[in-house]
Amino acid sequence: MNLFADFDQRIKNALETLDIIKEKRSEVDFGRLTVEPPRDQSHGDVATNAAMVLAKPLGTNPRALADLISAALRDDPDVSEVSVAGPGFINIRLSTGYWQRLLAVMIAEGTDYGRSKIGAGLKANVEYVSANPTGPMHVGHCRGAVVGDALANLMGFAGYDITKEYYINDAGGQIDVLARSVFLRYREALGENIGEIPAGLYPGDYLVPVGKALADEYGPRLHNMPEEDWMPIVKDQAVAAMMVMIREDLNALNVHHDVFFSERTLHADGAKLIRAAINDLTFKGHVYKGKLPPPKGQLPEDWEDRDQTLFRSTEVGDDIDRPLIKSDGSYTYFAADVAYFKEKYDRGFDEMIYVLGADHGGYVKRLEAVARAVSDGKAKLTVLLCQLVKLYRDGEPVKMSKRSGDFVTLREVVDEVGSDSVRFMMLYRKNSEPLDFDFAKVTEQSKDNPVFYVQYAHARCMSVFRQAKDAFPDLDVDSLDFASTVGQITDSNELQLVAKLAEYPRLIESAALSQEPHRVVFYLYDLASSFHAHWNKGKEQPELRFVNDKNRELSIARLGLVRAVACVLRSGLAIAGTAAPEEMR
RNA sequence: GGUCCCAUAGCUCAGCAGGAUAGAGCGCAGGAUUCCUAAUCCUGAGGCCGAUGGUUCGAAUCCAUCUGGGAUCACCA
Repeated sequence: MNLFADFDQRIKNALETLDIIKEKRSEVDFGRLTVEPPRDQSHGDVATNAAMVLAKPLGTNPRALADLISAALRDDPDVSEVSVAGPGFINIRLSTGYWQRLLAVMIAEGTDYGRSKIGAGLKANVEYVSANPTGPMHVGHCRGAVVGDALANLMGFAGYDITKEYYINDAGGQIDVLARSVFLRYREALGENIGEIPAGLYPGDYLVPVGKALADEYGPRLHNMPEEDWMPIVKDQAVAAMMVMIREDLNALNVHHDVFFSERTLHADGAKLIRAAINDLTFKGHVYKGKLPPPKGQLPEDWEDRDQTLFRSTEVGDDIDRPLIKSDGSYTYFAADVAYFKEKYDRGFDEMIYVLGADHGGYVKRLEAVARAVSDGKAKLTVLLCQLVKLYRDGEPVKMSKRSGDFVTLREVVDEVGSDSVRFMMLYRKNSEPLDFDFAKVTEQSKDNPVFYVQYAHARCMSVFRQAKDAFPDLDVDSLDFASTVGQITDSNELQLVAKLAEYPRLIESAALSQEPHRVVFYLYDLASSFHAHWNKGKEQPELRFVNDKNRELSIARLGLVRAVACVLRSGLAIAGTAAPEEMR
């Protein structure tokens, strides 16, 4: 039930009854007509630009047309007042009865209230995290993980058919490095003194148990093999071990993917899938052999001018053509990416979403080029870039250096502040905006901490129900007939709270369409704020309190309101992937 | 040099799919409150929406150029 969709229809129906419209029906288009909440609540509950948009094609002026439309709208029994303002806005005020019935619907729909079909079952693939399986996840992965996960939840709620996917970069040079690093740890486990870890290998202690496991399983056998023989064995074990670790980290952050897709799948069988993808592009005329111009600005010292197999991505929107095959004959990472996109497209996805860090901004155009070339422009590809996160501890920036291995892991952050706080704060900013994350602030138990503030609102709702049980011991709160009591909701503050809840379905749709999960979190904060404000009024005016042991029916009606608030909070918190606690301790 | 992102109150940021008098939190100023519906509350001041053009009935929002800040820029993944 979406109030604005409801009135969108009602206004269109009203328009159809007007003679001026009937006469020129074929010439007028309702496409630009909007129905939305007015900026200022004092204007009304629903506003439409209908008169301003339609005046011109109808050959009249907006104010005159607005008067005609208003007259038609006044016939609607749910409309209590219609006014024309400014250049021709039509402001509609709804009857109390309408709000009350709307509340009853919200309660009945529960946590499904706000669910939308706007995605129309479109198959969308959200790829996010995709951290290299060479070590534990570090804090830099946090934001993309949370944004991707919440976006997928949001789009799922808005009616898309969503697959959450993780691309395992388990091919290429870095995995060789990983395997060599593990092999060293294996030798160490066999009793050898390996000394300092040489530069160029991964020094982290997390590889020690992997080496030990190999020693336990194979004894000295690997040690006696040539590298080409032990390499595949060690690679498999190492990648598997890293992925176990990464999945544990993701679980700790409440991130759960549907599909883990291995890059090695693309390289299997003599790189069958990559070759197929390149052949496909070649067939479509997107591949040629040629030279790439050297990069503008400073020329790299080791620049080689040579023929390469190139993807003519400039013809599909890229700035420069991209190599598919390296000088040693192996495939570039980009070639695998082409194959991966094709694989997803062949799996039937209409839209691929990539959640990447801002440092991958330069990659966007070539991915879009891939989408155009592979799908002939039929598949949609969008990239969400997350700006960097800066960590602060008590106002001081936390220094990190990759080289020394001195980085903060995702796990450390989650263990210290909790996944709810991490997730909420990662969403409490537009993804295109850099983010400061202060350890002290996000764990603070006060209204200054938005995580706490929103969760506390939900806990308060639950607390109302506990109080209701004390006041009315015989009350079965799980089977109350709210619908017959909503007529008791007449206080203007209560009705405003209902109006706030009425914004939720529209918010879900616009957030999903614009792929901006942060909007949900901001809305939650707003809703929590309205709820807390109303609660506080109960201090000064006890008659406004939700539970009134002298008036059972009124209390039930208000419990209905509280339930509706709690459901929306729970629904939004679920999209964010954070808990809706029963109480705060 | 190319490309992408950003610029809104003193600070940190929202601003929904162009709409009316641009919002919140912190901070600041004033006031209330010791209550138990806990981890305060209410009110107020504060703005050239980076600049200039354009589209539009109407622009913080869309387009172009410029200024300032960040990211990135063959053969890595």
